[in-house]
Amino acid sequence: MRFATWNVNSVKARLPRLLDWLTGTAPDVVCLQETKVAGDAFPEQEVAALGYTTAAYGQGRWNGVALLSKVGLDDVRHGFTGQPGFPDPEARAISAVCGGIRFMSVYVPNGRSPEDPHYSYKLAWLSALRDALIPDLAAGPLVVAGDWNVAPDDADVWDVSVFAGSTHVTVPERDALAAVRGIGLADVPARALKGDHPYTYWDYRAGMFHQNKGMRIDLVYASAGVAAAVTDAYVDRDARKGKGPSDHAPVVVDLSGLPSDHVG
DNA sequence: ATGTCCCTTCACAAGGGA
Repeated sequence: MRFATWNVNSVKARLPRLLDWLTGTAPDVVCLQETKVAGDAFPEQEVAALGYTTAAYGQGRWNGVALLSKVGLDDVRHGFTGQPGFPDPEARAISAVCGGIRFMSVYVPNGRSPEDPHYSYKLAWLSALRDALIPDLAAGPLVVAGDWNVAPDDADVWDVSVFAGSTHVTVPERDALAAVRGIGLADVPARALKGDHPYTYWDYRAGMFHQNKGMRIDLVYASAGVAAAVTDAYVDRDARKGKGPSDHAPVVVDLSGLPSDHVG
């Protein structure tokens, strides 16, 4: 099985590139973030023509997550138990069982700045996610993938000194992310296709991509059996090149056979 | 570290968010 996660920064604006990428990469399951469309406005027919079933959870202008699958899409859930709002619920998580694995696509709140109410919202959101994942992990193989808006380590940004006083690198954010892993999820490290840094996001501004001033914030967390079945994982930086890219690159993961924690 | 992109609206320009 091949699966992927990608923050597309508007599925409407990215549709031609998304369809090309699906055709060329041929993942079985895709976790999408920042689709920026209401659920019923997702281009389901276009991806169905490539063999994908869609589950989309959107709210229009902002946020929006979706799952695409060629291997089934069962027990779809929008959001998670205890998910905080800002103040209302936001379309930031969707999960379903595909090919015997529960996949959750997550778009973690940005936080804006450590003094902003959005930052405490981000921490509360991650804490509630951790709690909600415990029963999902007990139920069987699990993949939680998406845009976490946290760089787990100093090496995950091009220059940590630039981020002094900023979100994405603070201790509470990193602790909240570590707490999610702490329930028994493993980080699936993705290799870079070029250079030493598997960054997944580069700001559109100031030629950041071409200077490789990026961040590793799109992460794949997996249950032990899924992690043990990984044969390869890479950041597809080629998808960040050229005209009209998203500011994020996809992360692609290959699995050999069924995960050893497969049940049923 | 602020050089872009995307979305929306008291819409054809400006603001918000990332």
